[in-house]
This record gives sequence, C-alpha cells and structure tokens, in this order.
Amino acid sequence: MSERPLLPILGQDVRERSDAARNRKALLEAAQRLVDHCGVESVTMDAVAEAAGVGKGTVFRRFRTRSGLMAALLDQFEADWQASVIGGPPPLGPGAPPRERLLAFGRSRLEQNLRGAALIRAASTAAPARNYAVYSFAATHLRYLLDQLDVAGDIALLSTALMAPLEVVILEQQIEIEGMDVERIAAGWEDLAERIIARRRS
Amino acid sequence: MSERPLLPILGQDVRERSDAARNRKALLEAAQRLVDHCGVESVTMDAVAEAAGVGKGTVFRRFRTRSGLMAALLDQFEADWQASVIGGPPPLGPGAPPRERLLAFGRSRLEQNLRGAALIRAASTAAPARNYAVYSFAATHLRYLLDQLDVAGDIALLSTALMAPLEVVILEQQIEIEGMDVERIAAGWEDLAERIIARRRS
DNA sequence: CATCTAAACGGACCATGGTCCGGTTTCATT
DNA sequence: AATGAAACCGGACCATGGTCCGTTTAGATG
Repeated sequence: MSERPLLPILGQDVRERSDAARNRKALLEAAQRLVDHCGVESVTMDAVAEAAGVGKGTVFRRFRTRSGLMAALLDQFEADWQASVIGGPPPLGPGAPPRERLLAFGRSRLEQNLRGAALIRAASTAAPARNYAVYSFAATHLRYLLDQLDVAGDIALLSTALMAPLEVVILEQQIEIEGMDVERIAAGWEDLAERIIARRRS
Repeated sequence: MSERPLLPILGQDVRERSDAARNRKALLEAAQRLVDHCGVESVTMDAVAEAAGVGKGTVFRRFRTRSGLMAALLDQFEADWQASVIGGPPPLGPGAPPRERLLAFGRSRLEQNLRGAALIRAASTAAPARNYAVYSFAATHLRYLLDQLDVAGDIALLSTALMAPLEVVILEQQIEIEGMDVERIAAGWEDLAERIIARRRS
C-alpha cells in the first residue's frame, strides 16, 4: 500500500532516496503509534521524532508542518473508506441506483468525518493543498453521482452545498453546542439531498 | 457579605473593575490598530501587549487566547452588518418580502465573510463558544426567514445547510483552489436557496 | 574504487502562544 | 479614613512549532 497521493500531483516526484523513504515510513509508524496511544492533540513533533529515532529537522523536512504530518496520517485513515466507495458493497459501492448511492454516501461520509474528527482538525490548519486531496475524492464522487442523477444546475456548486454541512466544524457545532444527535443530522442531510436532486435536466 | 445582584446566569460577570475595563479598551484599540497596520497574521500577543502599554499576562487574562482576542475584534467588525440586517434598508433589512430578504442575506453574508476572512480564520481555532455568538446571530435570522417562508422540514438543519457553504474555509477552497469567482458562488447559493424553500408547509 | 554532488540529516536555535505567582489596586463595608 | 479581600497586573518562565546550517550519506559516474 503505497502512500503516495492518489491524485497525480503536477511535476516533481523524481524518486526518493532510500534513507529518506525509510525515515518517512518510520515517522508515519511512530506518529500513528503515538496518536493511537495518546490522542492526536498530545502528540508533539519532538515526540514523533524521538519515537522514530530521528532528528527533529527530519520530521519537518518530510512533512513540512505538523498539519502536514497529520494530513499524511489522514490519507491512510481515508484509504479504506475510499476503497469501499470505489469497490465496496452497495449501496455505498457501485451497483445500487444513484439515488441510493447518494444517500448512503451522505450517511457514510458523516460518520467517517466524525470518526476522523481529531485528525481532520489537526490536519486542517494551513496547508490548504494537502488535505485537499482527501476532500477532492469525495467531492469528485459526489459530482459524479449528481451527474448520474441528471441534476440540473451548477453541479460543482451543488456538490459543495452537500459536502459543506458534513464538515467537522459544522458537525461539532451542531452536536456539541446545539445538542443535536447524529440521527437527526443524517436525516436532515437526506432531506437536503432530496431537495437538491429534485430539479433535473429536462 | 455583599450580595452582587443576581443577573441572568447567562450573562455572568456582573461588573468589571475600572482598571480592567480601561485595559480591555486599550487592548482592543491597540489590537485593531495593529491589525489594520500589519495584517492579522503578523500580530503577536506580545506586540499587542506592548502597544497597549500593558503586561502580556493581562492580554491573556482578558481574552484567554489569541483567538479569543481575534473573536473580540470580529464582534466589533460584525456589529455594523448585524445592524443593517436588523434595521438597515431593504432588501437586507426589514421591509422586503422574505424571499428577497433571504436572497439578499446570502449575498451579503458571502461578501461579509470574505471581507472578514482573515479575522474569522484567526478567531476560529479552538474556543468554540466565543465565535459562536457571531455565527448565532446569522443563524437565528436565517431560521426566522425560513420560518416566515413557511418552509417545510427541520428548519434548524436547513438553515445550517444554507450557512455552511458560506463558511470561509469553503469559500476559499472554491475561489483559490477551484478558481471559481464570487459571482458564480453567489448565483449558486441563490439556486440552493430556491431548492430549499421550494418545499413549504401545506 | 575514488570521486563528486545533490539530497538528507540532526540538533542547536528562534519565535510565539500560554501559564504562574508574588505584588498591587480597586472598591464595598465599617 | 481605615480595612480586608477579591480581582487584577506584570513579566519571568515553559512548551512547542518551525528554521538554519554545518555535516553526513546515497548513489551516479568514470
């Protein structure tokens, strides 16, 4: 399971020196261990460096920033979910009619975002390009579904309109401050989806 | 054994000591000056403290965190906008039919969020309760409009669905990464609003 | 194998957000 | 005015993210 970003990133690449590759793997493993063990927020870069038996500078060379490192972990975390969207069982995976896939997508994405909330938050500060990759997959899939459904209008924007209420910031506000429960939010999303897909191309 | 008048619990903190009030004002002014002059991101807490002629500890005592201070500035920034929603000229202010007010709300909120983007971002890290206030006003007003329009469904959720795509994070992604222009986003929002308000209570 | 270069390494160093605590100030009460 | 206590103040101090640069190493070339 290579951890190269799924989407082709323009240019660069070239090939990583063997020591660099070894260190990157060690760092990711160490970071994952620390996250599992202490929780995302209490994982410091120094700790990761030490746990990987590597200098601090190396961590920053590999991942640029703390959120960059977290984004790398997030990529791994998302891999399973992406796989089940691409090739898993219906209705999330292929095989079900688009409308059912859409509804399954919403619920599943909602849960996935909540599961990865801490990681997502830690990965989101700055570095807009990096965690765009993970967002991008979901957005692309969603656009595909809307297109399949012959939805009329600006599909890129409508897709954003469906993704936005599933963002962690929004979800946590609803759950923690307004005291909504997940079921209500999921049902509300489905209603939203219905309203959006109600207008079709003639 | 003095009895402080028991004000409504929500407000708490009945009265501020005069020196504290003076310092808070000085800090807010200094911070605003620095923000105007150097931009939000390059304003450090030490700088604010010094510019206000006050110890660093005082800044943190008053505003708790950096984002707390930014949230305070944001409150001031939002005051004008809130006033024009409550009592400004139509269609944003009262007097226009709800549907027109709704559409004006979207566009106006979109622009307002973009104008305050840097401040909003700086205020948003952690401290969920603080910047909830500014969010809350817009959300409440939106719910009111949806209610006026006899929109069917879970109005709190639908209101969130309309607010979420206007969040700074989302907007900047669309503008900077996907290269959309503001006009397109605004038009898309209006379309979204139309779809949402299309279903009314019988 | 000797050599050379670009890349990687490490850890000292810096900047900044946030905490702590001894001393000071406000202000209600007497 | 004197008093007492709660609130406030300041700046030294700590933790952590991020930078810098002299040194080491992979691996290509002859």
